[in-house]
Amino acid sequence: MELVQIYQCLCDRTRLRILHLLTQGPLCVCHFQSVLREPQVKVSKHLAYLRTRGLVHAERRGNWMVYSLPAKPSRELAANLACLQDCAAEDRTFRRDVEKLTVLRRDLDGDAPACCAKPQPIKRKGP
Amino acid sequence: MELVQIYQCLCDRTRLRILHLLTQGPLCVCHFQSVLREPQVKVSKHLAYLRTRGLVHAERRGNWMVYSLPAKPSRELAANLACLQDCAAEDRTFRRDVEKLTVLRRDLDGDAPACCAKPQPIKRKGP
DNA sequence: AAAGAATATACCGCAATAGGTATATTGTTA
DNA sequence: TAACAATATACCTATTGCGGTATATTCTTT
Repeated sequence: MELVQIYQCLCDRTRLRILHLLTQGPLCVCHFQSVLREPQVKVSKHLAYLRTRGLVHAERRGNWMVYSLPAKPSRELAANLACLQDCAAEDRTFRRDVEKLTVLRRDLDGDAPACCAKPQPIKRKGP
Repeated sequence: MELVQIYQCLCDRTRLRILHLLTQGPLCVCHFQSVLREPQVKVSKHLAYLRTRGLVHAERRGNWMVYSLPAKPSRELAANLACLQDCAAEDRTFRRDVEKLTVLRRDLDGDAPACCAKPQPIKRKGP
């Protein structure tokens, strides 16, 4: 994998946030949606971008797609992910992303099959 | 300086090579030209790209422009430059660039005012 | 002042990218 | 099998980036 390609993957805010979240462990698309507060299409396309370039790995789990960092990242990728984590540690957005993720996970504890679905408030039809 | 902007600067091969060379010390445009073997315009434009984003610093020296890394790089920039050096250490192109630079400097030893001009072979008009 | 050297910029065309809307795909559930 | 849920893709548009040619700028030297 070319070093430049790694940087090309890193040069977008959304992708940076995605990769940073992934350093916390595997996540499915809806996780990104709710943490980043970005539309599904946007998230999905950035994930595709990263996937086609080998920066992330995708695996289907029923209806959900679970994304993760490669099991054995190249030296270059590993180095840059470490660097990213280092830089992100002092950045508001990145830190808040992780916090949101933590909360999300706590709320979903045990709700595995529902993935991101928060305990649904009662739904009613419109008036 | 935004982290993303740093990555945007890093996501081009030529700029990567430029930055990597600069970790060896300040250089003027003609140095880059002859080490990278790229046309003046190309080098100059990439340097401008880096300069307007604060990744490099430029200073005039007579006819020459001397480029260097900022004296006090931000945490993020420092981290990424270190990472780049680390990655470059195992890459052919980057290593050869440094070798070329070393040779160039040896050849020019003492030729300060002429900057990059190699000891000119005798020039003749066409046949 | 004029010529020349080193470097920068303007402008152009093309390819790549980001984001949006609409729609397709794939698996699950009733 | 039909409806639904999660995700992906096609298509469109606007912007950006890269490389090239031609030209401008800024110093130096004569």
